[in-house]
Amino acid sequence: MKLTTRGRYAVTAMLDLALNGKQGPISLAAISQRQDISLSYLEQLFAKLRKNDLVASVRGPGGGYRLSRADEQINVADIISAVNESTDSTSCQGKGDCQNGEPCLTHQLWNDLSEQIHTFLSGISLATLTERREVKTVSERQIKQSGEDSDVNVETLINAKALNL
Amino acid sequence: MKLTTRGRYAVTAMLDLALNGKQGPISLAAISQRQDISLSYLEQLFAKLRKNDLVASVRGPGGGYRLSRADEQINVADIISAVNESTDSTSCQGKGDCQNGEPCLTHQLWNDLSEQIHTFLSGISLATLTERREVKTVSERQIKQSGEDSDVNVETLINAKALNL
DNA sequence: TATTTATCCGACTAAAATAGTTGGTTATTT
DNA sequence: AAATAACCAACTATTTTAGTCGGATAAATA
Repeated sequence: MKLTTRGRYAVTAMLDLALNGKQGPISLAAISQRQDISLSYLEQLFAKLRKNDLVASVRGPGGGYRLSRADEQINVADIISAVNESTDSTSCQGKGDCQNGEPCLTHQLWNDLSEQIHTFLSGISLATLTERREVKTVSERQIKQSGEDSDVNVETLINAKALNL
Repeated sequence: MKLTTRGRYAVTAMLDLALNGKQGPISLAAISQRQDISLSYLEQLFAKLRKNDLVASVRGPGGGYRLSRADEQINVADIISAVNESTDSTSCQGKGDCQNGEPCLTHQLWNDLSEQIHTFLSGISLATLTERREVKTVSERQIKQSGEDSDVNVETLINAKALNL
């Protein structure tokens, strides 16, 4: 389980899809603009996401990508694993490549940890994250409405509308 | 919170210290041999670990490094943060660098996730990991002792001895 | 049917991070 | 005095990340 900006891009893009794609497919161009990720890089990431059946594509005008399953059925570990495929083979992983046995011990410890992180991230779905944000936005709005400077409030409401919250 | 092979090296080295350093300081040369990490790279990592007060050094012959605190007081998040210092500034992190507001939303979602991972890793100490392994080793030994091929058993016992388990 | 839109695809490139090398110095023990 | 091992900085090779370029293909629409 590797956790880099690459995975972050993928999760961000998938969150964008989860938030904006409820009425139909979303083009990568739109995600590119909103999230400030280059179109071609998104193409590369979505090729992997598609191969791993996390998104489905619709070609032609009005086309784009949609989640292949519901919010709740796609977790963060899935997404990160998908875009990181092919880049691991961390020397001896649980097998027997070590000479004196001792390396295997700490390697095993790392693998345990890695597994724990994977399990942890498997428990966080796109729905988890979007709902979390929804609650926060609503509560912020409620706080703001009970009298503060309304500048930020307006922005929050615009965001909420644009994201179908 | 970034999770790469760099952090893995650091955690592995610290686990080696936790397992082997109970009687005195351990040289980087020893860790280098056991964990198959280049000495100079270890030096770089330990410079950061030392700056973050996770290890203390003893110079001269018989010297080396020891944990600056007990097993239980050093967690995985500490270690990974220490060696990854200076390499982040993930565009807009919770502040207000975004133009249209929408990027901020998913960025915030990612930050939430990152925070969750950090909290999770903060809960895993070196002691947690070594105990986990200790339990496993013991249980494996017990299973093996109730009659199996003794080859693996002997190896397990050698490892256990070398690691002060 | 021609045009536009957008996925799909591969090869290439720039920049950054990772990992390791080299060649020292300093402190400490024996 | 010699040996050990931390400390340190600058340099290099490799890999990964991120992005570019130039297309081809599929589908909607005018």
